[in-house]
Amino acid sequence: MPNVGDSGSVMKIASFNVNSLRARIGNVLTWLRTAKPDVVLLQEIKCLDTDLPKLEIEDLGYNFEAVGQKSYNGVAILSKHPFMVEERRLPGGEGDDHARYIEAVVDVAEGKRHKALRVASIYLPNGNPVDTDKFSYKLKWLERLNDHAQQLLDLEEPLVLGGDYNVAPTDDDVYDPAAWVNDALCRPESRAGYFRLLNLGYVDAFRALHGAEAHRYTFWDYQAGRWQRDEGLRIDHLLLSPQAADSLDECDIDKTPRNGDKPSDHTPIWCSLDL
DNA sequence: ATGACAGTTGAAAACTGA
Repeated sequence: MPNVGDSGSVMKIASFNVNSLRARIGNVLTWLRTAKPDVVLLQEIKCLDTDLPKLEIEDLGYNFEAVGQKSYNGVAILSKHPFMVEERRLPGGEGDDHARYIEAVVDVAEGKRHKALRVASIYLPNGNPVDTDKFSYKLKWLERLNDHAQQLLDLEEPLVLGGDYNVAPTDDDVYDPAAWVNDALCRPESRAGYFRLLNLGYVDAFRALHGAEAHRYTFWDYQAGRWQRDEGLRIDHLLLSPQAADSLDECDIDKTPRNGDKPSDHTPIWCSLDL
């Protein structure tokens, strides 16, 4: 009788800001077929739940839940494994009706054993211009995320908080730090909010495995040939709870979709966890 | 010095994004 032992299931989890799911459905389906992630966190789907190209995604074997909004924002979770949505808004924001957060618990079955993997798809506010209430909204949202992230740590579960954080953590994550010094993506207040998450105990999956590598990006502006010059920013992140970090196997940025026809300005970041 | 690019809305040009 072969003994499968305690080596568990390998789960590939990816995050992708698609900049409109309807405009990008062909690109997304192609990427799903080739990259074959088990769980996908989408941002900027830019449409109501009811207008989503749901069937085409379900045809590839994914369960699909979204928090949509007309024209702007919008987040979603796709998973080949069944899951239960736990939150459709980031807790704590009175009157905040932006579709920027969805959290779920994925049932990872391995034979008779069942494990829970918690994931959240996060679309943090951009925050520009910094002299407006858009920036204070961003900082308040980061505070709320810290509060909720602290609560989630108490569950002691494998957890991936993934998405478009709209924060470039250090100057190594920016092609031209001097040009971005006063941008909301690089301001010290934004970076401080991000590093508070790490100080709680979350691990930046990419930095954990590629610590010495500078200038690895997840976003390139459409304008001024930024993609062709590889002038981008690393603003999409997978933050892992300690239990998820213990299971971290691989993490990388998949630049292939950014090179496709009519691409998003972001490209997916993914990690694999051996749960 | 300026605009560049892309998507949505809604029917032209404004708004948003990073």
